[in-house]
Amino acid sequence: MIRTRFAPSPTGYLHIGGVRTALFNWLFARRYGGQFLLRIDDTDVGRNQPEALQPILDGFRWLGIDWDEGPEVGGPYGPYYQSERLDRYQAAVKTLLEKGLAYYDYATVEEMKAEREAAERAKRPFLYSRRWMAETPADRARWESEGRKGVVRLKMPREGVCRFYDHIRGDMAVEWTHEADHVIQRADGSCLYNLANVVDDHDMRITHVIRAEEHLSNTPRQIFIAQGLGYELPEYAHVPFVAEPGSKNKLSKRKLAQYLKNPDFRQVYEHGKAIAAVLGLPASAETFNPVIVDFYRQVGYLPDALVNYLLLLGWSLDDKTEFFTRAEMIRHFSLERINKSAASFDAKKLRAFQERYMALEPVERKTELVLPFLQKAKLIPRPAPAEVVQRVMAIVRAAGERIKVAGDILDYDAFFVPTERLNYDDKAFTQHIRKPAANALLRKIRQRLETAAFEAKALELLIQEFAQTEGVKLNDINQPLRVAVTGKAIGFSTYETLALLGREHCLERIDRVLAQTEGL
RNA sequence: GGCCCCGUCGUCUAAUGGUUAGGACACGGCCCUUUCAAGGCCGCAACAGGGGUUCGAAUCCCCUCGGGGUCACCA
Repeated sequence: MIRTRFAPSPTGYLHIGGVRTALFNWLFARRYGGQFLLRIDDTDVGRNQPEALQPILDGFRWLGIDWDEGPEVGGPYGPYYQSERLDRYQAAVKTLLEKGLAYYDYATVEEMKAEREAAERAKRPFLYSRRWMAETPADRARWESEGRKGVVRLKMPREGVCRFYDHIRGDMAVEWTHEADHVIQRADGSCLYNLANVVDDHDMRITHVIRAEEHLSNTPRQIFIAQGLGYELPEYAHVPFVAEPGSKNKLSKRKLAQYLKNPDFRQVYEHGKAIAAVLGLPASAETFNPVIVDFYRQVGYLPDALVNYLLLLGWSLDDKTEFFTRAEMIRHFSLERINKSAASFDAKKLRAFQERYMALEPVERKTELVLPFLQKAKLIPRPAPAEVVQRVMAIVRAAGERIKVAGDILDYDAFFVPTERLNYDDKAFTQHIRKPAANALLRKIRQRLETAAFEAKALELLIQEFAQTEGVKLNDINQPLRVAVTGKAIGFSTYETLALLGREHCLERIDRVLAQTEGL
């Protein structure tokens, strides 16, 4: 039975890079009918609060990445919070101590630092002198009586080579002497990541450790611990991290300002921000950031689009397949086809996937996706009455592929606000309405609309005929009309717009702009 | 700096000794068109460099250069 895991720290948000690693773990487990679990890496602090975990769990659920064991679902190998597993770690430390694979050490932080710096000055690799390694209980007692605090360090081999196989990197070999005597237990008895991780992976029967490349250099010391504890080693696969737009640095949520210099990244961000502004969502970099998964949920992306994009960020099936259903991803996923080098995050390409996915959704589904956005913007009531849903569906149908993310429905607010609250885009107004010719044409077409049938096809014929008799281009009448009734120079078909709005609203709005441009 | 990893169009990638180095996103042009999208067609654009091995190298070997990760009582 294949078992993989993802071990997030409860930081309050789900990072794009983390999610991709989790996705690879999930796919690999599902591919072989195995299990995927979530374990919470909260060894570090007491400040871990449930509210910092919730967004992460919500994010996974939204993406459809489910876990067989872990928070909220339990499982036979719990607890799944490292903060609740201290006894296991301490037992492991005891074993390592007994086997002579670890030792109590009484060096102060300053003393260690001094040794490190001395080595640096001498331009030789740092290797701890083990000056304060307690070899006997008497040593411990003596140093403790001096007021020193003892930590437990790994007693790493100082000769030989650590060899292991990595499913992505191939055969690895690292000299043991390059591994420092890392601390595994603090003076207060709490334990550190490298130890906890190994113990948990073993206790939870993890067979394949698929994690970010930055952990590659932790692997020898973890192997040392695992072997010391008599564990069977898991298989390893170190996936390259997700890099910044246009660079090879690791993607970080703290560098939003820098990424915004990238035009593609900026465009995606600004688009989302405009939607957030209408919804009144807070837009701090902490929560509203294209590096964070929740950004896409808030703006109305489809989880399948995000997952598909992430899948292809560092993995590919062949030279042509771009679109994968979940079932297809699961069927085809393999560690061997993960790339070795870091892949830059390209928000624009993610958006392209989103557009393709959205275009595939039937109108009914798009309508469902869009309703909550209209409700959050207080443009329609919650719950929405049937006739409102029908109306929204008609608008969604008319908008077609212009709705690229669910939040784009907010571009069509003109259909939901009363005439007096309709906002006119300044530029559109100046260009298409505030002109004597436009005023005259609007006045004339208004008359025709009074008696016209408000149906798209009929309106199209009417306006075409009107333009011809007036001797003007279709554009000369369509644009003023569109701006008059929607406030914007862009949108779907003018004829459909008028029809959907209805005679009453259209006349009202035309009257409003006529009044404003009187006497030009 | 030590150790480790990586290096094909701007970006994501295909190619596993023999291809005019393919596709996608982005970008540019044209067409379509009542605006805006969408769509159609065309185009721009890469094997980091140098040595080998070989009849033949993006692919194998070596060196150089470049980029990144890691060197915590963080995870």
